[in-house]
Amino acid sequence: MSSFQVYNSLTRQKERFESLIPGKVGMYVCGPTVSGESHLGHARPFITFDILYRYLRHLGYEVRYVRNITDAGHFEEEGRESEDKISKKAVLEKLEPMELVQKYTNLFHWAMREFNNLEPSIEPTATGHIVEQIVMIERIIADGYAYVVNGSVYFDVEKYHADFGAKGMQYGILSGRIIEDQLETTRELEFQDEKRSKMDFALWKNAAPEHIMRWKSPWGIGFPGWHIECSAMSSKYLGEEFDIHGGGMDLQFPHHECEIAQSAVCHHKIPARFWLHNNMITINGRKMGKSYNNVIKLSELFSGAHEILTQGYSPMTVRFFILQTHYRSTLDFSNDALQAAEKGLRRLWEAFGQLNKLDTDSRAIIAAGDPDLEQKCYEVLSRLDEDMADDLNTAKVLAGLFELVPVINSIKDGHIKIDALTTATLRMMKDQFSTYLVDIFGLKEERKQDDQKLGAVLQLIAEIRKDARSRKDYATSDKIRDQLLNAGIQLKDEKDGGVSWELV
RNA sequence: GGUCCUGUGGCCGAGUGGCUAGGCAGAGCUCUGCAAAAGCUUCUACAGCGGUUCGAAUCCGCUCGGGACCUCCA
Repeated sequence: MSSFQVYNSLTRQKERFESLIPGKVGMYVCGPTVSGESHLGHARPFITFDILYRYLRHLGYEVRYVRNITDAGHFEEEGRESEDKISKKAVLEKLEPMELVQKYTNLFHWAMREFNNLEPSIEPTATGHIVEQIVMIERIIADGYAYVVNGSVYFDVEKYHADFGAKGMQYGILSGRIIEDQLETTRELEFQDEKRSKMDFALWKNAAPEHIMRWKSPWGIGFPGWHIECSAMSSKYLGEEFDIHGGGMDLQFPHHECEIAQSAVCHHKIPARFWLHNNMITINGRKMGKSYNNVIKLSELFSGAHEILTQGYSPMTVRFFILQTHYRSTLDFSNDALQAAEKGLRRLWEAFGQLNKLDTDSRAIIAAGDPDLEQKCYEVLSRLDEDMADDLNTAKVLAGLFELVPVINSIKDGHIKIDALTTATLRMMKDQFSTYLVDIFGLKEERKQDDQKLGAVLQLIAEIRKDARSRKDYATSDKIRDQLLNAGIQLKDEKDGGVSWELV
C-alpha cells in the first residue's frame, strides 16, 4: 500500500496519511441540507471527496465512507428570527416536511449519479438519529458543559475551553481562532437573552407551536441544534476516533469546531485525525451562496437554463473542470473556463480511446525505437503517482496526461511509429490512463447528442427532404419521414412551409 | 473591526529558490477534394516597490487589488 500525504487543516500542514487501523479507513463527509436543490457549489466537496474515496480504494484501503443527509433543518443561531429553513419552505410549498425533504434528497441523489460519484457506504439522516443526538446532549449536560434554558440546551463554550484547553483540545483548535479574541470583539447581539455567552451554541432548541418539525425530548418539544447530528452519527458509524473528516471550507468554523467540542466532552478526544476542507467555487469572483443570490442549481447547470450560462455543461465537463484545479484553491466559474474544460476533456478522452485501440498484445517491443521519447513518456507516467500522492494534485496529474496526448495521436496518425516505444511503456500508458481517468477521477463516456445538436441534425434532414419534395422525389422524402417516425421522431409540415418535429 | 487566504501570459489554472507546467483561445505550417480532427512550430507571465540571496513567480517587508471566515452556507 503506497503512501500519500494530505493537508490536514487541524495541524495546518501536509502530513503523511496513516489510518488508525492498517488497511481500513473511516471517512465522514458533511452532506447536503436537503431544504432545496443542490447547486454548483455543492458539486465540489462531493466530487473532491469522491476522488479521495476512489483514491483510497485504489491504494488498497477498505473504506467506510459516511455522508449524512441533513433533513432536520438547521437554525439560525443568533438569529434575528429563529426559523427552520425546511419547515418554512414546507409551508410555502404546502408540502409535508418529509415530502419536501424526500424530493430534494432524490434530486441530490440524481445529481450525484450524474457526476458519477460512488455511493457512500452509509448515508444516515439527521431525523433518523434523534435519539442518538439526545443521548449525546444528555451526556454533555451531565458533565456540566451545557445548560438548559426555556426548553433549549446550549453548549457552554467558555467552560469547555477552560477545561479542555489544558488537554490540548481548546475551542478554536481547528479554525485557528483565539477564543479570547472572539469574546472581545464587540458585535451587536440582539437576541442573546438565552445564551450565557455569544460563543455558546445550541444543542437543542425549543420548538415554537407553529414549528412543524418537532420531537419529544427531556427538555420539551423541540429539534436538534445544527452541529450535534454530525457528532452523533460519525461516532455511531465510525467510532469515537476515526481517520478523515471532510467538508467545505466554510464548515470549518463554527460547524466542525463545534463538532470537536461536543465529541471531546463525550469521548475525550478529537473525533477525527485528518480534517480536509475543499475551497469554494466563486462566480465572478464571489462565493456562490443563497445570500449572494448567485446560485446556479445543478439542473440549471446541466441544461444551461440560467441567465449566467451561455450553454449547458455536462456533468463530466463540470467534474473535469473541478479536477483541473487543486481542491484547496478557489475555483472561479465562467463560461469561458467551462467551455475550455469541455474541449479539453473531449481531446483527452478521445486520445484515451485511441490509446486503447493500440495493439500492445500481438508483439513485444523490447528496445525502444526512440529512446528519448521512451524516457520522456516513462518519466511523465511515473510522475503521475507522485503528483496524486502529494495532497491529491489532480490538476498536475491531468497536465501529465495531456503531455502524452500528442504522443498517442502521433502514433495513431503514423507520425510516430508504434515501435518507437517499448510495449511495456505502452501498456503502462494504458494502465495509467485507465487508472486515473476511470478509476480515480471517475470520468465516463457521455452521450454525445443533446437536443440542440439533434435539432441541428433534424433541420438538415428536413432541408434535404424539402429539396427532394421540390424535385418530386417522393420516394426519398417519404423514406426520410417514415424512417424518422420509426425512430421515434415525427416530422410535421407546417402551413407556412416550415417543418417542426416532435419526439414520440 | 478581528482572523486568514490570495494576486501567474487573452481566459482558466499548476508550480514555494536555479530546470518546458497543462488546458482553452491566437498565429504560421503539414496533412486533407474542401472542411473538421490531428501533428509540428510559435507569441502574450509571474500586481507594484524595496530587501535577503551567487540566483526569486517562489523567502521577508511595505503599498495597492481580490476573496473567505467571524451569521445559515459545500
